[in-house]
Amino acid sequence: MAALSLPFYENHDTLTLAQRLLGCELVHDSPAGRTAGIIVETEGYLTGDPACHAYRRATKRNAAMFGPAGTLYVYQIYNHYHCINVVTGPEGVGEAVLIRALQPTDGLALMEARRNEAFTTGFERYRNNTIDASTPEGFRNLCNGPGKLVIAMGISRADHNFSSLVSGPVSIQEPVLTDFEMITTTRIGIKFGADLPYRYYIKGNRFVSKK
DNA sequence: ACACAGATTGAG
DNA sequence: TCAATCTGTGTC
Repeated sequence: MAALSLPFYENHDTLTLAQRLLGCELVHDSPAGRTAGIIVETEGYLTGDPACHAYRRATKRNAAMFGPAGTLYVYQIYNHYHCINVVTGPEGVGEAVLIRALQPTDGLALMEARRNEAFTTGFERYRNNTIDASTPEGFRNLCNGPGKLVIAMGISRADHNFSSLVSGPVSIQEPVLTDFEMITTTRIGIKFGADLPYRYYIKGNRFVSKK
């Protein structure tokens, strides 16, 4: 197993990368252990695209998007959850691919512990929730959404925004899944650019986020 | 964004 | 009839 190289990120445009990342494995080697999952759902965000964080100008929040291809952009959403993006395009151009869902492959117990920890430290009304990764439902709910996967993978804005996917603790490995059909459709949870078909996912995969 | 409740679908 | 799926609502 080998990590995707820098040229892979540099030599493809954003929408091509959004498609090519499907089937690749996202890996985080953290002090607590290793977690990994196959990328099954992505969305592309382009310059000139009103849904893109970098649509207007560079700010403190979106600064990582303007970095070199192959770096990680972590942003907070709804003052609570976080989402991760793979930065694409040349340095100075603010484009990225949002990772929306993973099929967990490694470190299931650690993922489960992190999700359940998030429940106990999260909103009051969720404190009695638990996920049991040994059941089909628990397994499926581990990483089937952008906020969930960030928790399960132990990724944070403080530690991983600007992190290099080529040399940092979070990496993306070459495809482990290649025999699948891809669905192209519109993106989720956005107000502007809602008609643009920049969302991609693996057809029939149970770990894709629900609409 | 996530999670929940209630409605809807559909397999057997 | 029961489980899986879909829709709508609430929360920060």
